Amino acid sequence: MTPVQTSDAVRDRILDQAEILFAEKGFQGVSVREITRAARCNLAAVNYYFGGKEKLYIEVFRRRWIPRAQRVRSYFEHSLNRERNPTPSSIVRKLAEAFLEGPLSDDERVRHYQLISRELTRPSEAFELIVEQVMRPFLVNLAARLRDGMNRSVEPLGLALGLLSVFSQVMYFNFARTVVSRVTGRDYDPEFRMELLEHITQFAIKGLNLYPEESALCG
Amino acid sequence: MTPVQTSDAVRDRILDQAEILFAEKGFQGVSVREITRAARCNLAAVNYYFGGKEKLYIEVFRRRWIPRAQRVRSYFEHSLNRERNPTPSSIVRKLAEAFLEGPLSDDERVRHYQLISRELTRPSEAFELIVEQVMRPFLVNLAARLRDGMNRSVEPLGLALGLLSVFSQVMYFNFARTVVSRVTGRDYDPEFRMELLEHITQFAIKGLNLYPEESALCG
DNA sequence: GTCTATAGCAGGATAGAC
DNA sequence: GTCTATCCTGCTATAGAC
Repeated sequence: MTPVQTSDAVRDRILDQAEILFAEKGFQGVSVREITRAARCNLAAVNYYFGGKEKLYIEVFRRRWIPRAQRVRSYFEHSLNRERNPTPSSIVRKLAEAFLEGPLSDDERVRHYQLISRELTRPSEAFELIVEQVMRPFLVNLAARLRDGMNRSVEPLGLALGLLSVFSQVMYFNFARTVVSRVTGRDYDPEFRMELLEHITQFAIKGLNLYPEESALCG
Repeated sequence: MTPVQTSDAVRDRILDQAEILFAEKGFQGVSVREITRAARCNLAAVNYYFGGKEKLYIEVFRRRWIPRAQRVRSYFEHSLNRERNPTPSSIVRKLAEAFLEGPLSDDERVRHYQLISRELTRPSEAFELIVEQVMRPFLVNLAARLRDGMNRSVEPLGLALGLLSVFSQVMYFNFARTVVSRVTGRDYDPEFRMELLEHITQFAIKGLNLYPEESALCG
């Protein structure tokens, strides 16, 4: 009944299709014509609703990417809150689970990391938004959680670099799937994704010096 | 004297400038006009020498990127051959050194990883070239070297994933410099680059289960 | 709000003089 | 080999009908 709903449907279709196409081909690789064709609406709609191609791109991050990143973070926080006394290594495990399985479909996840990898290679206006609203708060919170659970004192830089290393792998194994498949000879089927999750978790736990049980023996 | 030399000079200037611009802005983000302006030559030269923008892009990888990757690999091999009995952990250390310091200038290194990160996000014709001529042979050789030095038997998939994890960090800490700087509050000055090298080396050695001396105590 | 039509410009590629 | 001039296509953005 309300005309607002109809207009929002067009707006949303444009955002959806724009995100898919920007992720796949990059900002410069997509034309407004292509987006509006995919969204089954008129060429002029992008200008009407968003004020231009560039503003649409920013809006894709504001309305789609950032909310999704927050869904992943919520998933992570909730799965942590179900534990009474999360150890650093169980935190890292749940982190990898949230990023590599978590609440996203596999297609969504690929889009998500393709978009951010482009943004990291060549930051745009959206980058500022992402760092301040998503990355920094998440990293600060995560570092605090990990520090609390670690008995010895940790230097902040080492911890920050360790967490960036974890993210680098999560990103890489999603946006560089082609090379991973070529080199390992494996498809991204559910089984391989499970093995990847286990690999990244173990690699990160060891790399971060968070040995779950062996450390008691060696320490 | 020979006219060939002059023509090669133009050819080379185009390749140089094209690489810089493609790395910075991506294939679609650069125009032939921009490239020829930067190379101080005529607009038609790209078509004359390379047969079009797309073929120029491939040629940048063939004549610039791949030879540079091979320089890095040679540097790595030579530094390894200076050791009599390289242990797995010293192999990883020298690997990280080759990639993060090695024979490249810092500008070259940034270009190198920007180009490959674009190619991984959206593979083009150049990707096949890179996988077959650079990545696969290097990884196969590296895996063999590491296996030889490890006493226990290693599963091939785990080793391949571990090496990809190392590459993911090398790439990330180069192409995503902006976010690394923002999150750590550090510039990419020589001191920070040294700390990064140490971090990646340690992270990888531990992640790959290659404890240099402590393992003897725990094993 | 949604559409068509088009302005206005930049892109890659090429023909042909020199 | 190198240049100028130009073709033609495709782009973003907008004006104005409905």
